[in-house]
Amino acid sequence: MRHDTSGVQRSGGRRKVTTAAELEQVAFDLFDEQGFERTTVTDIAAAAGIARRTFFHYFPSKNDIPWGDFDAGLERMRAEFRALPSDLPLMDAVRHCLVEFNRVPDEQAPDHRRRMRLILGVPALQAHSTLRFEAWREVVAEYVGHRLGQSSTALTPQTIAHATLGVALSAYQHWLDHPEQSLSSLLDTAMRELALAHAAQ
Amino acid sequence: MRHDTSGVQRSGGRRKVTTAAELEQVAFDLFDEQGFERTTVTDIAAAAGIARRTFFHYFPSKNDIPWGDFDAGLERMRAEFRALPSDLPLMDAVRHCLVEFNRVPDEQAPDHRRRMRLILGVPALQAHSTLRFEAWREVVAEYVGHRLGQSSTALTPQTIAHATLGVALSAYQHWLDHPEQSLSSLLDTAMRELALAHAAQ
DNA sequence: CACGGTATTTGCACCGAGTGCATTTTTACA
DNA sequence: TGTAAAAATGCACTCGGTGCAAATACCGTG
Repeated sequence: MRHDTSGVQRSGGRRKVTTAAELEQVAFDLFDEQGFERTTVTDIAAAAGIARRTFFHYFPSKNDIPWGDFDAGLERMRAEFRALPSDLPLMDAVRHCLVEFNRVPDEQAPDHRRRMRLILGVPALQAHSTLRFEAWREVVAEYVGHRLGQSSTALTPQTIAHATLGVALSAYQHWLDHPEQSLSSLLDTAMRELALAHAAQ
Repeated sequence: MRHDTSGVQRSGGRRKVTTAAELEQVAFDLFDEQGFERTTVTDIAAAAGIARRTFFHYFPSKNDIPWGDFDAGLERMRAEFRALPSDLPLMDAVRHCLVEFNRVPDEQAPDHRRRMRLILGVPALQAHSTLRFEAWREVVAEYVGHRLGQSSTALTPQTIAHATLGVALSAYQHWLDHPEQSLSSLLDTAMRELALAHAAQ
């Protein structure tokens, strides 16, 4: 229940009382019961047995609760990009990493769905997601820039990054509305459909 | 200075004291002076000579100030889509309307730039923009769905709409960072670059 | 075992956005 | 002159979030 020891060694000082993951769990339960907006931070803190002020030592904002360890995911994606052969056509590479980044084991699928239903379904979270996805786009833009010999801030890398995020979002929305289809194939299909549309005369 | 008469006939009742456009002007001046986040709604109301509460009768939120009458723009874009010949290749049509929707007369360019620098530069506004752009995407998705004989909520229309918004955002960002290039050509170029990337082997 | 350094928790006061509601003010028109 | 409508206003309140200082719990050391 307690005791964190998450990598950081400590030679003194008070132990952390809880973890972000635990708070997330408590919060998700409340969100399921009464919805995101009707759940206050005070509610969450009370349910977790901590002070309201303490909550903000675990999450910078209520909007950040559903994001888990997103940064670790970004690092995974960077590694995925690095591992690709450099003669793979650019958009094939991007599509591949898009699919792999969003691959989750079957047993985690329900959790992932709930997380994403929140992020993409609650207006406040949908808005906030833009700020979190910026880092994601930057990972894509850096790879594309690298491949094209351009700065990641140049027009084409940025455009491809933005567009790819758009593809991902539409595939996710479709996945949330049609649970029977696999996320991976939706991402793959959406990416290919965009290419087809561009190719069509 | 007063007197609105914006289309709506009135058979009695108090006159509006100001307009959204006037409030926007007052607010923009304050944003220029002290920045968006350091400007409170109370500041804006005071500078405009109205009560704080009244501000919220003109704008649903502080975040909506820079959006002018975006809805009119959407209607314009819908009309633009309708006017296109149906044998124009789909993505040519989308690209055309993207460029036309964002065409502004030279004399309005500085204003437009300031508006967009706010919307895309201030985190709170960037986040909020996602909610406003949803309606924009829907206009694109409806056209694409119409062209493909699909529902606007189907995967491909949604994907193209999302991706096109992404293209627009990257072009805008580039325009803000490089004022010497024209927005129209950046939008056109970005759209074509995405197509090229997809076409490349 | 007491002590000192350290990290964490907590309480408190405060700010700003936004809302609900009742009241007041201003207007057109009969 | 009176009346109904529309708008402005004031007020109390909720909620997210922050700054700061004090309290608490833990570690290692003498």
